Formats: sequence, C-alpha cells, structure tokens
Amino acid sequence: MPGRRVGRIVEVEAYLGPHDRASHARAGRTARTTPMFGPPGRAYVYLVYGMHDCLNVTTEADGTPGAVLIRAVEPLSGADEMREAVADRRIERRRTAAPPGVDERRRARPVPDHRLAAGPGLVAAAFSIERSMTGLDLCDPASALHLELPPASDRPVKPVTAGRVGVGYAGEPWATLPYRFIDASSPSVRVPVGSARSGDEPGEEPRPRGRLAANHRA
DNA sequence: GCAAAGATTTGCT
DNA sequence: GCAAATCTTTGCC
Repeated sequence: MPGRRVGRIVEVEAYLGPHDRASHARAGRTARTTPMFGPPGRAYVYLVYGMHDCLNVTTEADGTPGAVLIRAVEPLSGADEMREAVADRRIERRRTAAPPGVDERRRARPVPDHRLAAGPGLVAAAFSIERSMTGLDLCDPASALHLELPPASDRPVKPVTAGRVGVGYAGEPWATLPYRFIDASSPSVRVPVGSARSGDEPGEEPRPRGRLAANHRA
C-alpha cells in the first residue's frame, strides 16, 4: 500500500489509575478521562499545552483506568508521508504568522527520518492523529490507525527504564517511578543519563514490542 | 464563573 | 539554554 506509514514504537510511558498523581485519571472519571476507563486497546488522544495531540493506548479491563503514552516512534516506511504530515500540522495549528525565513530554512534542511516522530506531539503529527480518533480500536487491522506485531526478524529491543517526563508536579514517588520504557537501540530516542537498564538477560523472554501503522492519508 | 497549569516543540540568544 | 506559542481541563471561589 503506497504511502502507508509504519513505525517501530521505541518509547512509551505508563499511566495508572486515580492513585497515580501523574495520570489524567487522578481526577477520576471526567469527560476527558472517560476513555481511560474504557476497554483496552483503544486510542485516547488528548491536547497538551494547547497545541500538541498525544496518543495513548488504553491498557486495563473495561472499568479500570490505565493507558500507555506513545512517546516516540522510529519510522520504518512512509517517512516522506510523515514529513508532509508534520509540516501540514505545523501550518494548520499556526495562529500567528511564522517569522520570515523559517519555512525556507526548514525546506533547506529537512528533519532526518529518525527524528520525524521522536516525541509524543510528533508521533501524533507524523501519523495524522487527532483527538477525534479517541475510542478507535487500535487492535483492529482495519482501523485507519492500528498496532501491529513486528516480524521475529526485527532487531532486538535494548530495554531501558527511566522516570516519566514532565510530571514533577505529581510529587514522589510518582515523578520518579520507572514507568518510562525506552528501546535504547533506536536513534529516535535519547537515553537519559542514570537511567536503569532492565531485563535483556540471556535466555530471558523477548520483550514485548510493537509497531504503529496508519493506512489513512494525511 | 475565573484563574492556573499542563504527559511539548520550536526558534532564537 | 531559554522563552514563546496556544487552549483545554481542572480546581477553587
């Protein structure tokens, strides 16, 4: 399928229920957080900082809140489509005129493939994800946006854990619990210093991994 | 009803 | 390295 955007999920963060002071579910079941309380495998897309959409995948049984934030994806195919989608969204969300020369400079020095979806807001932009996709069944291959299992031949994950980003307001222990999961083998992530190496011992079960795929056009 | 802060990215100093 | 851009949701009066 031409233009199909596919990438390897290389960084995620886990958000738990109301007891997790860093989770949106800390406010309980509200209009915004209702999807977090729904069935697993569905999309929960929210707006952060008034400008970026972020994709979460619900994880718990229906009635129990929990989700995983997709923080970074390494493009495997459709990189040009992603670049176009990111550029489109930047223009789309721009309310004030861009400084002169900015767009020209960007065209002259395009973002390298591995950085196209190297952040939660960029993942949404690169895959044309928006809040209206909340509730979408990401486990259904027919969904415009969905999760896929990689072939066994994929390079192995170098699992690393770290504290979640931007949740200092939650206080301890929530701000520093190792709920951020990184594949250090990817050029699309930056491994923080002092982060804990986890698993990856010989003979251990392969770590879960996955891909994000978009069939829809930008 | 209003004020504050936010699971971020970008561009300039 | 820092501050701006931008708007929704939550918390408190």
